[in-house]
Amino acid sequence: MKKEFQKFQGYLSGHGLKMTKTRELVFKEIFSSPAVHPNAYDVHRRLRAKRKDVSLATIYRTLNLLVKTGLVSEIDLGEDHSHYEPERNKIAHGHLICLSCGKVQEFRNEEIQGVIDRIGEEKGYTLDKFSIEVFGFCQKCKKG
Amino acid sequence: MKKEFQKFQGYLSGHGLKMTKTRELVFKEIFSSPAVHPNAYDVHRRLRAKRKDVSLATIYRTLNLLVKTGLVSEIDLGEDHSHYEPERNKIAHGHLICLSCGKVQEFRNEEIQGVIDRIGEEKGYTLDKFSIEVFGFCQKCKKG
DNA sequence: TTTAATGCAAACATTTTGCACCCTG
DNA sequence: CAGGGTGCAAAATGTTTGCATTAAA
Repeated sequence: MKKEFQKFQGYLSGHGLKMTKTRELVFKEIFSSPAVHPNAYDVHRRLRAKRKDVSLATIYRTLNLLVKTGLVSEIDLGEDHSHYEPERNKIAHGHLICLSCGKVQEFRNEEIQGVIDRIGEEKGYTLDKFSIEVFGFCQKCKKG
Repeated sequence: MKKEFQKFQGYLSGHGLKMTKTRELVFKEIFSSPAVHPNAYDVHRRLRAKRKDVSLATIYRTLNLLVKTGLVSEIDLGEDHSHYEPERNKIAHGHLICLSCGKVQEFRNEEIQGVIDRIGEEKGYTLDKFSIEVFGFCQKCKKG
């Protein structure tokens, strides 16, 4: 996470932008627990719980900035808003989403990365990123 | 497509709902060209071009209904609205999206289906469906 | 001290909903 | 002809933006 934060600082200074207390807070909210993948409102709520009042507008602005730097990725978990998580490029991972309780679990798989690389090659694409969302029912919900 | 339409009719009558001219039009708009994956507004525009005026509200209502029946799936192509396509369950397919021109191309791969089934088993999930979106730059855009 | 960052409220885009009227079964 | 379907306009959601003020470099 230290390396990513330095990369963020580098991006900002390289673009005439400034590092602020607020940007640091949002950055840390995303990077301190990668498996949380909060949405913008979650970040807002989590910060407020820590007595850090940051407006939703600024949270959106900062998240968009982090996405632009390539440090954060925006994911769609089947709801009507985006979620965010640190970009762990090179490590293929997807999300397993329970259609009943909404729980989101990550999975990792190297085979898929290989298959997708091959598909890109076949179709003549230079690949940038991919997302896999798998929907089903978790063990707990199957029983209930 | 005939089979799917019958399934739609069966769902409606089984739920005390009615088949209408409008529902048939929306259904056909989705099923007549599976690779179009239009959004709600596209469906509206395409119908209007055929002198069939159906309100956006009804299009949304019908698309949601078709998704509920399992006949249509809602996909996220990285824009800020949903797209729709016939559900071709059992046939794993993903979307290859060009980050420059926005072109969407489908791909099919059996290997991925196998890998995902295995992941579901490992984690104790009963899988329902999955979506794969791969982003990159198409051949044409790489040159330009 | 210059220029970017922030908060607020208004604007936007997409999708949903309440209600009066229309149509299917 | 009873109950669901539709269009319209208004509401609801999630996200972005203009502007006056604050703060980083």
